[in-house]
Amino acid sequence: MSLEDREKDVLNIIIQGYIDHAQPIGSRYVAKKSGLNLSPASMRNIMSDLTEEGYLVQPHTSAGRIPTDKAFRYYVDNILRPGLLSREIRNNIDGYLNQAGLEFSELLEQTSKLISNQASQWGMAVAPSISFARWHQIEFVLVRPGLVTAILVFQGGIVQNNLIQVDESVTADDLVKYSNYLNDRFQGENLVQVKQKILQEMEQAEIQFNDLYSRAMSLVRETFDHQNEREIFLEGTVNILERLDKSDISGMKELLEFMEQRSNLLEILEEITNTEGLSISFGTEFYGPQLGEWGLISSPYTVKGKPVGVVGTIGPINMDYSKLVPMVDYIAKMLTQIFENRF
Amino acid sequence: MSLEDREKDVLNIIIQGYIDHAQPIGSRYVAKKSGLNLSPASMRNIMSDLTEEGYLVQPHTSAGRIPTDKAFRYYVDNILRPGLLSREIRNNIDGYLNQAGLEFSELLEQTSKLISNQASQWGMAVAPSISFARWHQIEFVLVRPGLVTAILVFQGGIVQNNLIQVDESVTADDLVKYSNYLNDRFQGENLVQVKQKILQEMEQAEIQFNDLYSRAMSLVRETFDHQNEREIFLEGTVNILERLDKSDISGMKELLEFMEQRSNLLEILEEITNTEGLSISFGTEFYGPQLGEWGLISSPYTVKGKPVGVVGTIGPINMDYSKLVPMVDYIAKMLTQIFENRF
DNA sequence: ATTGACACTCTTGTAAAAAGAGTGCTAAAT
DNA sequence: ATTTAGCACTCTTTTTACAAGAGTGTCAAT
Repeated sequence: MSLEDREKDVLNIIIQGYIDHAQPIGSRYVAKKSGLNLSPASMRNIMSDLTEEGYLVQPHTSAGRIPTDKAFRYYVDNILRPGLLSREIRNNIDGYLNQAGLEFSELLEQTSKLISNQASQWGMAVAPSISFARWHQIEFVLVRPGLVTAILVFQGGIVQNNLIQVDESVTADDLVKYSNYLNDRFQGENLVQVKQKILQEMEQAEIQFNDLYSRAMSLVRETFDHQNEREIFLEGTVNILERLDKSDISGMKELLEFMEQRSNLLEILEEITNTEGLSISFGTEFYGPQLGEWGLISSPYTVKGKPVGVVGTIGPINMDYSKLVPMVDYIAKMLTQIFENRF
Repeated sequence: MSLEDREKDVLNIIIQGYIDHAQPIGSRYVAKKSGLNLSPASMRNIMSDLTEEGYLVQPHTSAGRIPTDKAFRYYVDNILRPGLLSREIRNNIDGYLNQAGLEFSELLEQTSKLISNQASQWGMAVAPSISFARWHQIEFVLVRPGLVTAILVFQGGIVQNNLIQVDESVTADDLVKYSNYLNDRFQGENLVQVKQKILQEMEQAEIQFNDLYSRAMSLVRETFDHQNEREIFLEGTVNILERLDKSDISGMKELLEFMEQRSNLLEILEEITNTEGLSISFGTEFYGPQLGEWGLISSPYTVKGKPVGVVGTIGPINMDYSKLVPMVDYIAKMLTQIFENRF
């Protein structure tokens, strides 16, 4: 099922040409570009073979050929040799990331903007799931009788806060007790562990259900309930609009709709998070034929070797992979570095 | 400079027609719609006058006429009689707002989504400037030596937090002292007052510049520096894309670009915040001819009678004002109610 | 003051023709 | 056995021409 050398060359030229010109590629173009010194007629034969094998399609009889998903898959898996990032771009990235704030959601927002600018398409950054951050300290602040702000600070300085309605009888002193109690118990554990611990204890010993315990617990539970969503930063719709010919607005709408439903994206990205290193996927692969014309370059960033989040870029399937792949890769590595230093 | 009664009628019909059909309106259409029993030829005379006076334009000689900004301005100021909201829509809105979380940025995000859905165009909500919220309590959490999270809780439960780099020698005990000190001093004041107070004291008495004071102050200052931006929630790009004919994509791009630069929006909205009640403005008025085809309905919401934020909707200039105006108005009032209850 | 009638202008639609781009196939050349 | 020049063929794109349509402006008649 693998391709002959010549087929490979031709496919490469066609894909490259399609990336450059975003138009169907004809046999004459291929003949000129290739170093093979073959005539257009010969090229037509080869292209005919590639079409049969599902790597190319023709919009209509008398048009050139367009690479399919399969072709791009083959290209990124076997042909693509990512270029090197110019020092200039690297410096750009470094500078941009360094001047981003300490706040980590700010950092990720900046990152998605950075990517969208550099790539002139969508830039995307997914925050780590809070479930795996480690408990550092919880504080309760009594806003007014019956209303409490629960502030959970994780190691590394991530902060989550939630307003919680409580019984009016709860006093500031109570809250201090609660927080001391909880901080003692859960220091250094992540939310998954905390949850488990709570469930376990609830089962085994009803006797411990004193008032303090159950109240504190219910506060923590309330806090949990809001922490399920991961933040996704997505920037660059303008870039996309700018590049598009007015023709493919319809496909664009579908993609935007798809993206606005963050749950969709999350599903894909959860998968990618657990992939080793950079990956490239196409609309048909992760969604269906409606998104056939779109591609996604993404790479997880890690903390202590474990992938915790994803950065990436989404754009037309004929984007410039050789330029964008090393960029996404580099940015993911930089993020990893920053996160390693913080957590 | 005011219009004759008949001119007014005709203008109204044309604007209404343009809102309904989004197409140039011709004399025959006006003659049919008006109750005046005049012939198209007569209408043409009137329309000719209106054109001279700048209320109408023709895309080309043989097309109907399109209302100008000036016409819409006249319309919304003098002719428009906003309809009533149906009970159904009111219930929709109430339900939606009630199920939004307690967190106030969540509430505003929900609001912008609500508006964008109901209006099938952009929905927008601007959060109150944090500068006017009242200090309730500050907490410092030592994340690790040299890194502190400052958590500032305002009355009503708004929480702002910032990571701050400090000297490695600062201990958790120090932080407690700082926060006690600051909370004593600034309870109930808003950030503007706090800032003033700090500046004043710095001037008058160098003697008070003990270590505690200056350190605490520098923490607060760091905290301030990040609080200048107001949050803006903007939803519904998909809606807009869906409604547009492929023709006016270009104007669309400019608007999106304009909107992505939040500073632009803020400038406009600051102005609106201080306007009494609902207001309608057009692209040419707040930006320039490039945005001539867009309109903005907005209304501030208030706390204790003072406007603190804005909600609104942005869409084509020929949107259905009689439906959208009461909606925006109602939503602003609901928000006011919610905020009043909380602050 | 109003309007019917008509000429005029510009857009929209349709159809036919011409040009262009690229293919596939075949027969000849290597 | 490859390769390729040549040519017929197909489909799109562009051009041209023409007719239809929509709406205007104007003027003479009411």
